[in-house]
Amino acid sequence: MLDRTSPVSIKIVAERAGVSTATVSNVLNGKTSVSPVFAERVRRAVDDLGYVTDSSASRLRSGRHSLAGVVVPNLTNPMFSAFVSTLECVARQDGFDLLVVSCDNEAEQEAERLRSIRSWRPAGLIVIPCDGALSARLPKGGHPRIVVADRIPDDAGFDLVAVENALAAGAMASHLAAQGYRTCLVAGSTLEISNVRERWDGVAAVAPESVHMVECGLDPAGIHRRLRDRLRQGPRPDALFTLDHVTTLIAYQLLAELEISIPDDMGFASFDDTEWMRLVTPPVTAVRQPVEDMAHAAWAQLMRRMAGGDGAPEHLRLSCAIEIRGSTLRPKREPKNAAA
Amino acid sequence: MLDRTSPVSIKIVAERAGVSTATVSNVLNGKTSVSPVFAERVRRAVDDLGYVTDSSASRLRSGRHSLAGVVVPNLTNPMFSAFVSTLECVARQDGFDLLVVSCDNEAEQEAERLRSIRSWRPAGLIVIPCDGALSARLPKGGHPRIVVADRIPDDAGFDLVAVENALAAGAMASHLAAQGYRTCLVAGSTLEISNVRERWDGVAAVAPESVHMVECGLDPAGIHRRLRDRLRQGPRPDALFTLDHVTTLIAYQLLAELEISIPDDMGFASFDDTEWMRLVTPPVTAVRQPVEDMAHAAWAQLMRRMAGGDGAPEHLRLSCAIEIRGSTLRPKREPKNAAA
DNA sequence: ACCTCCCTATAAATCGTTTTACGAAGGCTA
DNA sequence: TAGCCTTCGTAAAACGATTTATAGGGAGGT
Repeated sequence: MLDRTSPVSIKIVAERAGVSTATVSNVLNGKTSVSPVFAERVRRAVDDLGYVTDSSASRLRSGRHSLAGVVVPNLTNPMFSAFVSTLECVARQDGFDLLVVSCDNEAEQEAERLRSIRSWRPAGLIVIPCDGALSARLPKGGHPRIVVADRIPDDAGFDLVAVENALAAGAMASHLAAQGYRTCLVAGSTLEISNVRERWDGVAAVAPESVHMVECGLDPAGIHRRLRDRLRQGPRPDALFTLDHVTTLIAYQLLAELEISIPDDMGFASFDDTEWMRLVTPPVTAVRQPVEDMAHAAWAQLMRRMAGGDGAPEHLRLSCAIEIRGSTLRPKREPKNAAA
Repeated sequence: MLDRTSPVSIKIVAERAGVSTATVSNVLNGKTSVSPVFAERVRRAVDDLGYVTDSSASRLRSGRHSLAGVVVPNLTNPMFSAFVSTLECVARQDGFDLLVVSCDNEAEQEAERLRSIRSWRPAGLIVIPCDGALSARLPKGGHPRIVVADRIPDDAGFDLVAVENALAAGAMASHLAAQGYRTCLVAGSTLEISNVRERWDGVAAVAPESVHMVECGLDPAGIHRRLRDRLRQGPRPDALFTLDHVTTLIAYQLLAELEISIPDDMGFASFDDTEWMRLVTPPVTAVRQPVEDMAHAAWAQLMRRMAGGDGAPEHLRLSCAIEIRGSTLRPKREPKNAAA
């Protein structure tokens, strides 16, 4: 792809204004003082030509960056798109543009994305890693500045902003127990994702006996099949608690398909609160993660590092709210198939 | 922000491999042939140091770009995030990274975003403009390569990929009429957005007498208030057709709030199909836009231009599907308040 | 009148890369 | 052995910007 679209460089501007390129640079960056007459001439030339500084050339020489990178597992998950959206907004306020890539939840792609994003020499990276092995996908000696968000890498050497997964999941388990749900099936994509693992641990810590976990995988068809098989075989649990958004979506449809009514036949709760959960009947009880806060915190931490902050890695955990809605409000009467 | 993180340049690699920088470049880009011995030495040095080419320096010298820009009204709207997600995926296959910015539906921000994105000298831009005046926000002489998507700018000089708004909206109006809905209220954000305008025109063309339009604006609180006032005053329409996702969401909640039951008291249909519309009861009839196709087409067109395609601007319109669901299936009995 | 000092504009160096032009070395023919 | 062609590595220039060092010119002091 040859560039024929942007022939307007600082040299052209300088020529048109009848000054040197250094003077143009000084006018635009306000480093050295420039006489009002020259400054005005330069400004007019800039306006006339619609000139904007070439950021990469500028970075190359000055070493001052105005680009940051974001790596997320995917962009269609509303969790992640909200994260990116918030990030984009707050980064811009600090004068940064954002290079956004998604890795489709695949380690291999993540490695390649990280490589290609590093090639732009961003001032820093914010990464929601697709698994724990993030550090294996970075150059051995001296990473770029990185803040990890949402999912916990095996390597504790990164700055980290995540949520209190175990606490929130435990609280949800308590709520279910308090509502009289005795047997609870917990469904999530895979325990290899730290979030799912921590959430399951949180549930298991609260209710060690009556809960079971089913790992459904990442692709929709597989989730549907595994969950359906699990619900058909053996005694039906009193409640279903799904640990991530994709699983929640498919589980909800599956319950309708199997004509299991919520909350009469089965209680239903979800980690990750999205707007449709308020719209369905009954509305779905969910753990609401502070996604925006997470984005703010991650960016703030990255800015601190970029400003030269050099201390030990910081690990921040934000707490979640539990939105109790109709899907877990157990009817007073005993359910039809209790202890079946 | 000073760069202290990436001291590994091609010069360091050359030194370690005991060759010149030109040779390193030749090995990496495969332009000129390099002897196997030297090539291997270089590759080892590259691996050891974790070197990746500085894309901006490379672009600066070679004029070959591997960056494209995307400007969208916002990222939280699932329509737009799906668009960006698809685009990111397909652009990557052609070796491009994506600079993503959102303008919060504000013209002023759009102008600033366009400026800052141009500073990266992208090979091309894909823009969903927030209003019709896009060309006023670009430099007078010679734009960067741009493909406009989804919304129609006043200036017909852009390549364009959008959907058959009027046709689809008209088809929906016909469906409503066929179901026996006689009076229909049409609600959308504002007629200043071309999509809303075209959709409304499409409805009006089919059913010129019994339809009315209400413009609700862009902010949630305003939409809720205006729509509520409109529904309270005067005779209640048989059906409500909302023209964009935000309005749909708020309208749906409002109907529940006003205890208007769907489809008995009122039919309900939406432009923009999102996943929750299948999950609620009754499920919501909606026009499904081919967002992924739109992204594919926009990128393909941009690639064509980047490859030197120089013809007249191309305007492509994709057709939409209508997903008929329970919310517009009128019960056989006469509705309670017919012709009230 | 001369010297000094500040103010401001510019020439030139530089960032990391690609490319062009050159030159060295080796193999071939006559 | 001289001459020529091919192969392959390197020095140096260039891309568009910023920065450092330098120079010119006017003002002010003695």
